[in-house]
Amino acid sequence: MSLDKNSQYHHGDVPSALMSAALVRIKQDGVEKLSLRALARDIGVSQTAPYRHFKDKTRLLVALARAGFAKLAMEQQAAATKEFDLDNLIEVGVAYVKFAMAHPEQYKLMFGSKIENRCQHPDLMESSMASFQVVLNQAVMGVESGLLIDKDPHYLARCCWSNAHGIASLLIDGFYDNLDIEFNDFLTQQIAFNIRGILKDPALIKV
Amino acid sequence: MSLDKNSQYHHGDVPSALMSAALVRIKQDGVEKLSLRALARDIGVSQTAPYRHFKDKTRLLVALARAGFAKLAMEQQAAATKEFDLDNLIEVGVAYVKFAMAHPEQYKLMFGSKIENRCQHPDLMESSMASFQVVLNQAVMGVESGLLIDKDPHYLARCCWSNAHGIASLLIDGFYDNLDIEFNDFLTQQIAFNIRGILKDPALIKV
DNA sequence: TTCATATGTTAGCAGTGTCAACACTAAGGC
DNA sequence: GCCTTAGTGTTGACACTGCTAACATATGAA
Repeated sequence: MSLDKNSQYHHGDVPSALMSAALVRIKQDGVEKLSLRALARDIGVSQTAPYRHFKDKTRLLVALARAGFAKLAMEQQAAATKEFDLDNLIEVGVAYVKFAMAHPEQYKLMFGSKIENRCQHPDLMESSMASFQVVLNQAVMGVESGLLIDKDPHYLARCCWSNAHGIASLLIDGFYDNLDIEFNDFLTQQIAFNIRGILKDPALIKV
Repeated sequence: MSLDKNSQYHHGDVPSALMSAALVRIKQDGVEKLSLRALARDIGVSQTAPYRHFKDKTRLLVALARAGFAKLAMEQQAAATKEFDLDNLIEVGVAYVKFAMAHPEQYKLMFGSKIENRCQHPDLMESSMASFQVVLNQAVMGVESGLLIDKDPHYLARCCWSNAHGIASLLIDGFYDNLDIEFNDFLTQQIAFNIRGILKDPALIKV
């Protein structure tokens, strides 16, 4: 597996080189303009070389999305405390939206429909579920602790997810460009509103 | 302005023919695959004829999105009662999501980033604000009525909007494909959770 | 009738995703 | 050492795209 430095014919690691180059490209020009040929040029291989490693363009996008979901799940996990805590639940939501804002183009890839028919990519679905699982765990603990309303945690987790995703999407797509409130305050407030709705005792969150 | 039926040279109304054809196309194949050339073929004109009426492809997309926003605002307006009512507020949210489900591809066009840099299209921004205005009005009335918490109605309207948009997006993009609950129940429940969070007296909504 | 304008056309450029055919290289068994 | 084989890279080509320039026709007002 040793690589001859003088050999120009074999690149070495086209797949990860493509992924890195793609992340740079989408950050610069957006996901819509991503082109396999340009990527191949970036990493210095012929325009068809990528097809040796990804069946088609969609497969590369799926790989990028999966990496994004993994990163998101990690960051959410890192933000979450082991025992249920109301303020922490808000922080997990904030972490979610901040991830989206930090990697908007990758986020679009993960959730948008640039990858059509995501159901046909079970690996992708699995990756996205990993991220949802973090929220679901919080919801389970929340119900057990008696702080959240007594409902199937799936419903509560979906409530949090929908809300965070809605905020993230609208932010990314420029619908919240002219906020008359400091960004962090806005974020915390909006997520607090949402969580207040699934509290057994809404008075626990001051709004 | 009379149209000679025998004249084949002049189509008659290329812009609206393009729009109609585009709506059919995106419903069939999705917004990603929309092509100006295919559209031109559909309506029986040369592939450059559309450029006489739309500066570029983006302008056509903007027109489609604007039409969508107008339709959405109308449907929301139709769902809203004149005086503030809690149940009705939920119904407005349901109407929002149902619109998205009925016209998923147009909805993607309206909110996704297929139209890049929407800030550069003031007319588009204006159309989208018209839709937000309906929710904002409800929020204003809600605060005045004393039922909603005493906050800037903009914050409350954004809370509703984010939530509805999040639900709609996740539904459209297939993240809620395997619900273990009847769809209408799901929708009403999720929106009720959200609105409960901005109620002065959350007990008013049974969950 | 004349003529500017709106609307249509053809031809062509540069770019894309993808495929088939061919070329080189690395690794392992003889 | 050789030969085979699979993996990886290449060139060339096809069909498609958005878009422009140059040219053609129809319409409506002067």
